[in-house]
Amino acid sequence: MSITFVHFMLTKHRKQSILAALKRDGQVIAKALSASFEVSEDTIRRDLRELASEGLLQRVHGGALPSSPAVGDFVQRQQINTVAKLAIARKAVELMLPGQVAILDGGTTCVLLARHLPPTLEATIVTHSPSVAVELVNHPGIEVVMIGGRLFKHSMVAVGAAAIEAITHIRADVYFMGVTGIHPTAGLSTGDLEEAYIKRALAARAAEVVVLASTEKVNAASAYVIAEVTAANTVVVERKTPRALTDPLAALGLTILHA
Amino acid sequence: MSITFVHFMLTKHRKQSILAALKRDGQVIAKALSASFEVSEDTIRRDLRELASEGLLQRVHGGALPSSPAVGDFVQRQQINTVAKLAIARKAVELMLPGQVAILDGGTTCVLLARHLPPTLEATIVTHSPSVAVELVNHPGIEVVMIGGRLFKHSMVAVGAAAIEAITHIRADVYFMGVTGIHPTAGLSTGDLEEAYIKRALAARAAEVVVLASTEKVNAASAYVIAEVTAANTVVVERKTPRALTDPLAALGLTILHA
DNA sequence: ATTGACATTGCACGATATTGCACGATACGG
DNA sequence: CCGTATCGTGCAATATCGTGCAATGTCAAT
Repeated sequence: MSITFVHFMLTKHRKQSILAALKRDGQVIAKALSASFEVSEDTIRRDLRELASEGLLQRVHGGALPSSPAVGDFVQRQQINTVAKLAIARKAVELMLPGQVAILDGGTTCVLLARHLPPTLEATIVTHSPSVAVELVNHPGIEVVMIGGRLFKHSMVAVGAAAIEAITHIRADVYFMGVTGIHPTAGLSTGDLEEAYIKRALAARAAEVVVLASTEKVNAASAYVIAEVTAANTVVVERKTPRALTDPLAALGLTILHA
Repeated sequence: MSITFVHFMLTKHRKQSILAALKRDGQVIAKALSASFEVSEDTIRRDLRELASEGLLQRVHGGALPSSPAVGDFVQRQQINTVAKLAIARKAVELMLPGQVAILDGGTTCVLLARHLPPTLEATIVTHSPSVAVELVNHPGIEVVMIGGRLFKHSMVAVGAAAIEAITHIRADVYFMGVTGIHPTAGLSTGDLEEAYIKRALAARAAEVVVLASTEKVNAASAYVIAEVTAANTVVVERKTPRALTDPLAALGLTILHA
C-alpha cells in the first residue's frame, strides 16, 4: 500500500515540482526537467500538456511559461472585476461637490474614482495612496495632498505611525473608504491591521464617510475591524446587489446607493 | 530536485523580455539584444518582426520603439532626453549599497533610477514623489517610505510645511538629488521656491548627497538656490559632458562620475 | 495467488518549430 | 555619392513536438 502511495505521489509530486520551478524561475525547459527528474522528455512533455490543459501553465516550444504573469501583485489585482468597480466609482463621483475636501482611500476602486473625476471639478483630494496621486497628476482643478508614511506593499498605501500622525492634521468633508467587508453587526473590516488603523483614523477626520463595496463585500467580514457600520453614512454598491443584503444596513440608518 | 541552471531562454520568454526591456528603456537595439540573449541578430530580427506584426512594438532601423508612446503632461516630459537620463540613472544606481537608506528626489531621472534598481537589492527608499513610489510597487526587496504633503503639480512632488516636518524624522545614507542648475559659485538651484526648501531639507538629512545632472544643467543656475555646491559630495553627469565644465566642481572637492 | 483492467513510462517516427548562415536589397551617415 | 550597417528571404541543420505502441508496474477482484 505504501508503495502504491509513493508511486502515485511521484507523478503528482513531479508536476507540483514543475509548477514550483516555474514559479521560481519564471520558465521551465523540458530538457532540463527531464534531466532533473531522470525521466524521458516524453514524460515531461506529457506532464506539461496535462498541466497546460488544466490551465496551470502555458505551453511553449521548448518548455512552459506561467499562465498568468506575476500573480497576486498590485498591478494585476487592479485588473479584476473592473466593470463593477468602474460603475461604483462613477456613482461615487456624483457625491463630490465643488470646493470640497475629500479623502480617497487606496484600492483599485478609488483609483478608478480619481480617474473619473469631472475634468472641470475644483476640489482638494487627500490620499495615502501614491497610485491615486499619480492618477490626478494631469487633473487641472484638483489640489492633491499626500499622506506620507511607510508604504504597505501589498496594497500600496501609506501606513504606520507617521501616516496616523499626518492624518490628525486633516479635516475633510467626505471620505471614500474601500473595505473588504461590511456587515450589520461585525462592522467595517479589512484584511490588514495597519490598514484598519489608517482607515479608522481617516474616518474620524471626515464629516461624511462613503463606503465603496462590490457585491461580495456586502455582509462579509474580514479579520480586522475598522469601526461599527454606523461610522459610515453612505454605501455605494453594485446595481446587481440584492436588496436583501442592503436592507439591514439601511435599517441602521445608512444611505444605500446602487450604481 | 537539483537546481538546474538555465543557460538559454525560451523563444516566447525572450520575446517577453524584449517587450519588458522596451518598456523599461523606451527603446531596444537589435545588436545589444543579440548579445545579451546570446543568439544571432537574425533571430532577434525575426522576433522584432513578429512582435511588430502583432502591433506590440514599432520596428525601426537598428532596433525597435514602443508602439504607443504614452501621452500626457508629466509623462511626456518623462520621455525627453531619455537616453542621457537613463545613462545617468544607471550610473547612479551603482552608488546604492545593500541595506542602505536612500532618498530619491522627484524628477524623471530619479524615476528611471528607481526603475533600474537591481531586482535583488534590499534597501529602503525614502521619496516625496508618488511617481517614484509607484515605480517601486513590484520591487520585492525595497521598503518604501513616502514623504507626505501638498503635491506641487508641475513636478509631482510633495512640498510645504508638512513635508518639511516629515523630513526631520528621517536619516538617510545617501540622497539622490535632481537639480536644474549646478554652478561653482551660484550653487545648486532649482526653478521652484518650495522645491528648493524641500531639497535643502532632504540634503541636510543625508550623509552623502549625489547630484544627477544632464549636461545642460552643469554650470547653469536657476532662480532658487538650494545650497552651495559643496553641499553635494558627488555629481553624476553624462559621458559627453566636457571636463572643462566639471573641472571647477572637482576643484571644490566634488567627485565627478561620468555615466 | 492469479488474472484482467488501468496507469505510467519510454521509444520510434513523421511533423513542425527554431535557429544560424548566405546572399542580395535597402537604409543610414558622411 | 559611396561605404557601412542593417535588413529580409531562402535554405539547411538541429531541436522539439505529438502520436501510436509496446513494456512495465499497480490495483482490485476473483
